[in-house]
Amino acid sequence: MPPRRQLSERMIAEAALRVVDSEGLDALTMRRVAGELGTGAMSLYNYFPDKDALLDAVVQLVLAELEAPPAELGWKEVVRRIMHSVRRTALRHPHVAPLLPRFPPRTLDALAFVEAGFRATRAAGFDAVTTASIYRVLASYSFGTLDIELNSYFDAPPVAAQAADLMSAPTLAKHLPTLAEMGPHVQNSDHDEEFSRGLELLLAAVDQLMSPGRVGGLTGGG
Amino acid sequence: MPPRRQLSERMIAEAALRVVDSEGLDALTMRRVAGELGTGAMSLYNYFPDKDALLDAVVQLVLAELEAPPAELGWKEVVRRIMHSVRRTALRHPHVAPLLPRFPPRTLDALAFVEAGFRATRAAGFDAVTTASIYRVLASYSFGTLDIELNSYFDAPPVAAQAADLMSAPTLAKHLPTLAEMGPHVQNSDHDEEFSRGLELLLAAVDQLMSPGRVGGLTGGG
DNA sequence: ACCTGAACACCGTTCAAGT
DNA sequence: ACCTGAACACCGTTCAAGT
Repeated sequence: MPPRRQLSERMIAEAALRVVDSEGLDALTMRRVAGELGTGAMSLYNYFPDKDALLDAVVQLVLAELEAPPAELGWKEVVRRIMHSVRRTALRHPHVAPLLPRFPPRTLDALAFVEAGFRATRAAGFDAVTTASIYRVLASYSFGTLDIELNSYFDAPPVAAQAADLMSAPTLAKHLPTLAEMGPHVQNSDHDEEFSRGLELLLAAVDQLMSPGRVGGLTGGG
Repeated sequence: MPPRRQLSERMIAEAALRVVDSEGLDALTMRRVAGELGTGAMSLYNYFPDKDALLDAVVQLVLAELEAPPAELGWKEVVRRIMHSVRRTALRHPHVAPLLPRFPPRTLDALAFVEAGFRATRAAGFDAVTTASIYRVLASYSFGTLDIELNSYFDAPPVAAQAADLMSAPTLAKHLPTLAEMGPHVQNSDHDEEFSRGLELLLAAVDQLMSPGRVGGLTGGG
C-alpha cells in the first residue's frame, strides 16, 4: 500500500511540532514523528540528514510565528512588541523554547521579526554597530528570562531548602544570614510583571546610554 | 573482589564532572561514570535516585567554584566580580553550562556567591524586594549570554545564509533589505567585550533607576 | 532514484537475586 | 542492609536490500 500522501520537510516539521507541543521534548523521536505520519523512522532521513536538522526546522516554524511590527510605531514600541511576542510564543511552545538558542533564525519567515526590529532601530538613527549590539543584548535577555521562567528557577526560593531538609535553620542563619533574611523575596510570583520590568529597564538604558545623540555612550567611548 | 574504595555522592559527582568536562554532555551516562569508578551503573543508584539528581550534584560542584567577593568592595564591584566569575566558570565547564538553568544553587558552598551578592547589595541600601529583583535580572543576563556564546548564536550572521545557499542574494535584498544592509555587524567577534558592555549597561541602569535614593524607580511606582 | 525494514550500538531504569 | 548483573523498553543511525 502506497503512502496516503507525499511527505515534505514542512509536513514532517509540523508533525514534529505537534508531538513536542503535546508530549514534550523527550517524546520527540524520529520513530514517534514518523509514526504520526504513518511511515517508518528512516523515511524522515530522506528529508533531514539527522535529528538536529529536524529540530532546526521545528525552531524555524516557531520563529515564523513571531510578530513583525511596522517601523512606524517607533523603535521602542517595535522592540517592546517583538520581545513580548518572543515570550508569548515561547510560552505557547514551552518544550521548544530550550531549542531556541541552538538554532538562529534562518528562513525568510523566521527572519521577518529581525528585519522589523532592525528597520525600526536603524530608522531611529542608531548606527549599524549599535543596532547589532541592541539585538544581541535583547536576545540575551529573551533567552535568559525563558531559562529562568521555564525551569521555575526562582519559584522555589533557596530558603525553602531549609524545609526540604537540605539544611537546618541554624545552619542557614549562621552561614547564609543575608540569604536567610531575604527569605521569600527571592521567589518570583509574577513572571509577566518581572519580564516587563526588566525589559523596560533595558529599553530605558539603551535609550539613555546608546542613543544617537548621546556622546560617549557605551558603544563609543567605553 | 571488593571495590578498591567506598563510593560517595561527592566522588561520583566529581567523576561525572570529569567525564562531562573531557567528553561532553552526551558522554555523561550512568554507565560511563560508573566505569570511571570501576563499578557498574546500578551502583550509582545507591547514592542518586536518578540521573537528574546526579546532574544536579554536578551543577552544585561547579557553582561552588564561583567567587564570593567581600561586601567591602561595594555592591557594584561585588556584582561585577560575581558576574564575570559566573561567565569564567561556565566557560571552564562549557558542557555543564546548559545544565545551570535547570538546577539552582542549593548547597552551602553553591550558595556562597548568592550570600555575597545579597550582602553587598543590601549593605548599599537596596531593600529586599529590589535586591531580589536585581538578582533575577542578572541571572537572566548570565544565562542568556551563555546561551548565545556557547551556541555561537551570532558567530554565523544571517547574511551568511546567502553564501550557504539558503537564500539567493536578490531574495535577501528584496525581502530583508535592512538585514542585508546590517551585514556582518550582527556577527559578534569579541564575546568578552560584549559581555562586559552589556553588564555595565545593566549595572548603570540599576544604579540610575533602582537606587535607594531615587523616587519612582522601576520597582516602586512602575 | 527514492524508500525502508532489520540490525547495531547504545541509553535510563526495573527487577530479581546476590552478599 | 546494601549492592549489582541481567533484562526491558527504548534511542539515533547504518546498512543492505527493496521498488
